[in-house]
Amino acid sequence: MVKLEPLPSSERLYIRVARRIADLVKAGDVKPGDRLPSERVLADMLQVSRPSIREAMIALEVSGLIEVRTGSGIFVTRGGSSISTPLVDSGIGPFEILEMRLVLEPEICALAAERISDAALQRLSELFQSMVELNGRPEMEAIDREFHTLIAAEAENTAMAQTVEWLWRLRVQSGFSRGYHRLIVEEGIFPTLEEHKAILDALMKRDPGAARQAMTSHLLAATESAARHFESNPA
Amino acid sequence: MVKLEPLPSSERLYIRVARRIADLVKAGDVKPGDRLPSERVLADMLQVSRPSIREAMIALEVSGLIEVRTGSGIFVTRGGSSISTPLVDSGIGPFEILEMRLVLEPEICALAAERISDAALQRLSELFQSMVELNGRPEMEAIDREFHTLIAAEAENTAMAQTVEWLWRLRVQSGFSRGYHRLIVEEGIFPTLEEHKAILDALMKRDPGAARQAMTSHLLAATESAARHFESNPA
DNA sequence: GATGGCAAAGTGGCCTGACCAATTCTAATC
DNA sequence: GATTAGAATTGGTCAGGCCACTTTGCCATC
Repeated sequence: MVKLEPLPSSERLYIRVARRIADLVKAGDVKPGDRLPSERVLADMLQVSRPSIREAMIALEVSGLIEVRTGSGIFVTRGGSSISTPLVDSGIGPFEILEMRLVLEPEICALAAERISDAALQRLSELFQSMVELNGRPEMEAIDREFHTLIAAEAENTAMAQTVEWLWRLRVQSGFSRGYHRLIVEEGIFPTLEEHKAILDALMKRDPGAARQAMTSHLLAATESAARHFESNPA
Repeated sequence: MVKLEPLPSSERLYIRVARRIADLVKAGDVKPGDRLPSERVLADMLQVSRPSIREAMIALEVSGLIEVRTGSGIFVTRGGSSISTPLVDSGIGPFEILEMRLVLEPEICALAAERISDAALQRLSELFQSMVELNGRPEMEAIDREFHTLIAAEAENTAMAQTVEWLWRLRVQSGFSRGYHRLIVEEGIFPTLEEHKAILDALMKRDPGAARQAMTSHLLAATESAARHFESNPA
C-alpha cells in the first residue's frame, strides 16, 4: 500500500518541450507579443522532431500561453493565459455563473476598494463613460467585461482574477450572449448604468462596504433580468 | 472600425477533430472510463492523418477530457473537464488560495446544507471517520480534499464545484503541501478534526447559517496555521 | 523619389510511412 | 488450471515532403 510512483523517468516528449518553452516565457527571455523561433528551428535547437514541437505548441496554445498565426509564426499571448475558445463546452449554464458571481464578486469588489490603483480608477471611469455613450449597443458587453475583470485584477488575488475571467469566458460560450443583446434593446434604457456608477463611486471612495453592496445590487439585478429573459425565451 | 472577422472558413484540423470527439463524449456515445478507438482507427474513420488525430488528443488531454495511456489506449476521464491547469505554473500562492476559499467555500457550504443528498452526508461521515483514524498522517490531505470537494459538488453548482477542485489542484502544485505535512506532525493533535466535525454537524442539521459559520471558522484557522508555518519557514 | 505590384523566401498545416517501446492478448507449455 | 513466452495492438517519435498563407524586398512604373 505504499503506492510510490516516482521516476516517471521520461514524461511524454511534448510535455517536456512545452514546459521548456513555458519556462522561457516565465523567465522573461521572451515577452508577450514576441515571436518564437520557427518550428523547424525549435526542433533543431531542442533536438526533437518537428511533430513533437507541434504537439507542444498545441498544448501551449490550448493552455492559452501562445497564439499560432498561420504563415506568420508563433507568438506569446499578451493576456498571460486567457484562451479564446475552451474547445470543450463546460455545460455550465447562465444561472450557475450568476450564482457564483454573486458570491465572489462582491467580496472581490470590497477587496479592490482597498487595493485599487489610481490608474485603474481612471480606466474604470473611461470605461463607464464608454458605457454611457454606446448605451444599449452590443459592444457594451465587451466594456462590461473589462469593467469587471479590471476590478478583479485590482483585488490583487490572481486566483480570483483568473476565476472571474474564466466565468466571463463561460458566459460567452453558453447561450447567454445570444439573447442578451436583444434583452438590452428590449429593455430600453439600460438599468445597468446606474449600478455601474454606484460601483465606481464606491471604489473611488475606497469604501469596501459600499463597494460590496453596490456589486451585490448589480448582480442581483442582472440575475432578475436574466430570469425574466429566460422565462420568455425557454431553452 | 467595423472589425468583422467572420468566415473562419476552416479552423485548424486538430480543433475540428477535437470538437468532434468532445461531442461524442458530451452526447454520451462514449462514457467516462471508456476507451476510444485507437489513433489509427480514428484517423481512418475521420479521414485524417494520424498526426492530426494525435494533435487533437493532446488538445483534449490538456483540456482534461481524456487520458492517454501508453500502449494501452485513450480513455475518457471520469471527472469530466474542468479548469485546465498543469503544464504551466500558475504562480498562484497559498495565501491567495486561502483568501479565495474564505470567500467561496462558506457560501458553498451554506448552499450545500440545503441541497445535499443523504448519500453524500453518509460519505462525509465516513470521510470524517477516516480523518479521526489516521489523524496526523499524510494521507489526511487526500481525505480533506475529498471532504471539501464533495461538499462543493453537493452545492449543485458546477462552476463552483470545478473552482474548488481547481483550487485544490493549485494547492498541490504550489509549495504548500511540502511543508504542510510537517506542520501537521509538529502541531500534534490536529485541530482540524473539531472544525470538520462542526461542518459535518451543520450539514446534517441542514442549517445553512451554521454551515457557513463552521466553514468560515475552519478556513480562518487554516489561514492562521499556514501563516504560522510560513513565518518559521521563509520562502 | 514614391508607389504599386509581383516573385521568392519563410512559416505553419497536413500527410505518408516507418520504427520503437509499452501493454495486452493468445496460445503453447507445464 | 496456472504460467509463460511470443504475437498483435497501441501509443511515442522520427524523417521527409508538399501545400497554402504571410511577409519581405526587389523592380517596374508613375
